[in-house]
Order: sequence, then structure tokens, then C-alpha cells
Amino acid sequence: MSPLAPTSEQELLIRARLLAGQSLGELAAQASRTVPQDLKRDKGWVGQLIEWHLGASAGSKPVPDFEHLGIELKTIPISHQGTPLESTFVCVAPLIGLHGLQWQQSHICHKLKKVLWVPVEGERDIPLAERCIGNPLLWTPSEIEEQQLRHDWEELMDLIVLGHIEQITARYGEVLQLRPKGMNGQALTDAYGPNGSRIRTRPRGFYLKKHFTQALLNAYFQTN
DNA sequence: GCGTGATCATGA
DNA sequence: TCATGATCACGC
Repeated sequence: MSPLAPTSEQELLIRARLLAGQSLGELAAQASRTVPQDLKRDKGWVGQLIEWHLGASAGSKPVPDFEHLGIELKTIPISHQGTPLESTFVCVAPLIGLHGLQWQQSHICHKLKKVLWVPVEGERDIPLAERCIGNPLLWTPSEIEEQQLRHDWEELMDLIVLGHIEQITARYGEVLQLRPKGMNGQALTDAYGPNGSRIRTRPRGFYLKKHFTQALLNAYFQTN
């Protein structure tokens, strides 16, 4: 028996707040799931457990978790100091068929319009079952944050369109970075190469850098 | 292979 | 020590 999907933004927020303070062990029991020893082979386990509790529409469709509410759910691993332990994956990056693609029409822009962040203790010295959920926050990019995201996105997409994807490293971008996102280094997909050629390359994903998510968490908890 | 959920683990 | 590049699982 899985929870129903929330019918409003307010209901979603209320339900997310009820998770705060609970441990992953407690939440797993309520969902009749077993807690893995570690996340080495279950990297998405925490995210999927929280999705279940909040009634997110499961599946691997490229749409927001709560499509009817236009809200994306992101769990974020937090250190003992309350800072993000990892960058945040947003979505895969399109590498071909990019003619005329603008920020406002991009998949990443839509996904980041409204995000429900759920902090979860993530230090490896805390047994998985004992890690607790933190207070959630519903975030919409400020004008400045959206400008930062759009600027990085445009720079990265320009390089991709010009066939320079192999020159892009995770160091590009102030707040948004492009990194491999695949089963392993052998996974390949099509991309633009030099001089209008077509090449095979590793699939890439857009990730939010730690300092960006840290800043938005700080801004929220500083005023709430 | 793609897109979802992410964290792992090694080189700098 | 820590971010980059690599990797793991699942549904289809």
C-alpha cells in the first residue's frame, strides 16, 4: 500500500515536514523495505524511499516527480556540519538535435522551476538505518540564481553545439557542471564532433555544484 | 541505451 | 582532503 499522491503543494509540504526527525530505518519499516548494508549497490535507495513516502509518481519519465504540481523532489546528503556531501544530479544533457534550443524551453529549466529539497544525514559513519531526515524546503530559483544557471547552461550548450564536448570538464560552470552519467565508461551515445562530424561519447548529466546547493539551503534556514 | 534515483572511489 | 570522473540498480 503506497501513499496517495499529494493533491496540493501545501499538502506535499506538510507531509514532507512529518518525515523530519524520522530515521531511514523507521521509514523503511513503514514501507516494508529492507535497509541495505550501505549504498554502494543501492545509490538511489534513499531517494526512492522518500519518493514512496511522499507519493511521488514513480517511473523514469523525464518529468517532475509531482507532475501535476510542477514540483521536483531531491534528497540531499548532509554532513555533520549541515553542508551538502555531494553535488546534485539534475537531468541528462541533450547532445544532439539542439537547433534553436533556448534555456526557457530546456528540460533542466523546467525541472528546477520548483524543487522540494529533503536533507538526509549522509555521513558514512552513521549506519544507514540510523540516518535522520531533516526539515524540507520548497525552493524556486531567485532571479540571480536563475541567471547563474542560465549563464552556465548557455556556455556549456554552446560548446556542445560546436562539437567541443570532449573538451568540457566538470570545472566548467560556476554553479552548474557537466559530468559523465552512464552505467560506466563503456556506455556511449551520439554527439556533435569537430567540423560538423558525429562522434560517440559518454552520456553526460547536469549537476548542481555543492556551493550552490549549500547557499540555497543556508539562505532558507537563515530566514526560517 | 535512456532516463530515473544518486553515491563511490581514486587521482591531484 | 576533496572534487572529478566513474559507477550501480531498475524499468522499459
